Amino acid sequence: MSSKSGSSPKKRSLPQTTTSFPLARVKRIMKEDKDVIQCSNESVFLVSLATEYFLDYFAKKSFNQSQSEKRRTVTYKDIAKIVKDIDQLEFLSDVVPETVPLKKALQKQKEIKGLN
Amino acid sequence: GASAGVVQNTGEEPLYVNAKQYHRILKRREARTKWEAYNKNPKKVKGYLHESRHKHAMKRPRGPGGRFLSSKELADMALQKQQQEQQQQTQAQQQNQT
Amino acid sequence: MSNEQPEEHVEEFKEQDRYLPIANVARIMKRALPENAKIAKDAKECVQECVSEFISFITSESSDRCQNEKRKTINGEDILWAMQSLGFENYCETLKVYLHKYREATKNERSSAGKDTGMDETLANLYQQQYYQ
DNA sequence: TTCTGAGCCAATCACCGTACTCCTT
DNA sequence: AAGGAGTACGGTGATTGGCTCAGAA
Repeated sequence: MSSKSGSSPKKRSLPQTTTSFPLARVKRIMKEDKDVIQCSNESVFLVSLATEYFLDYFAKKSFNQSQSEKRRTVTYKDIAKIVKDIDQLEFLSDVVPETVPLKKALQKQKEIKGLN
Repeated sequence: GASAGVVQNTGEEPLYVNAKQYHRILKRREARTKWEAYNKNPKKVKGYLHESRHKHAMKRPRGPGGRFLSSKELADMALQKQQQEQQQQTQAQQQNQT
Repeated sequence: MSNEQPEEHVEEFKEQDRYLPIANVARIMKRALPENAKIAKDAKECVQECVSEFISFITSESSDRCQNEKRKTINGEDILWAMQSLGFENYCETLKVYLHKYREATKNERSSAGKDTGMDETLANLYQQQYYQ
C-alpha cells in the first residue's frame, strides 16, 4: 500500500480527459495555423480523439490494400493507393504523392526530353 | 498578379474532386506553402532526433540478438560469470594439490 | 517598396513538433491491425504526416467558422461542425458523446473527484464500424 | 529462390501534464 | 466568473540501433 491516505489530491487525471496522443503536441500542431488564435481544451481533446479514430480507419484501409496485393506488410504504396482511390482521403493527396514505378518515370522523362 | 510562387504539379489532379473538401484543400495548400517559406528545411541528415538518446542507445548493453538488455539481466550475467570463474579457480587449485 | 522577402528564421525549428510521436502513431496502427500484420518504416512516417495533416485540415475549417462568427477561441462545436463539413460526419455522433462526457468530467473535477462514465465502451463501439473496405 | 528490412528489447532524458498566476472576455 | 496563455517543475514514456528471420521480390 502506498502512504497516500486521506486527502492528497496531487494527481487528478480523469480517464475521460486523457487520450492516446499527448494533448500538448496536438495543440501545438493546431496552433501552427496562423489564423488560430486560441484553442479550448475541449477542442484539443476532441481533435485528439478524432485523430485516433481516423488513424484506426486509415490503418485498416491500408492493410486491406496490402492484403489485396497478397502482402502482410503495410507499405508506403498501399497508403498512396488508398489516398488516390478513396474520396474521403483526397485532402491527403498533396502529402502523399502517387507512387510511380521507376521505369515509367524514366520513360516519361525521356519522352519529355525527346520533345525538346 | 505578380505571384512569386511556382505551382508545381507532382501528379495529375483527380478528374472529380471531393466537393466537401476542395475549398479547404486549397486553403491548406496555400498555408503549407507559406509555412515552408518561413521555416527553412535544412534537410535531415541525422537518422535520429536527439543526440543524447542516440548516445544512450549506443552505450546500452545488448544481447547476442542485438536486443537491449535490462540491468537485472546484466547483473545476473555478471554473477553467473563470476561463479564460473570461481569454479574454474577451485578446480585449478584441486589439480595443483594432486 | 517591395520588401516581401520571407523573413529568415535562423532559430532552429524542432522538426518533430510538427508531428505526433511516431511511437504513438505506430502503436495505434498496430492495435488496429491483425496480430500478424507488419508495418514498413516508410509507411509509419507517411501516416505520421497524414495524421498531422488531418489535424491541420480539421483545425483550419474550424478556425474559419470561428472567424466568421467573430470568436477568438475554437470550441468543441467548431470541431464537430468542421468534421461534418469536411465529410467526416460519421465521426460526429460519437464525438458528441465524448464532448458531453468531457464537459461533465471537467465540471465535476472542481468540486469532487471524477466518476467513471464508461468511456472505453464507447470507444470500442466507435472502432467497430470501420472494418469493411 | 535471394536478400531486404521490420520487430524485438528497456534505460535514459526531453517533453507532457499539472498547478499556479495573469489577463481577456 | 470562466477559462485560456504562459511559466515552472517533477514524473515518465518515447526514443533508439544491432541482429535475426519473416516475407517482399
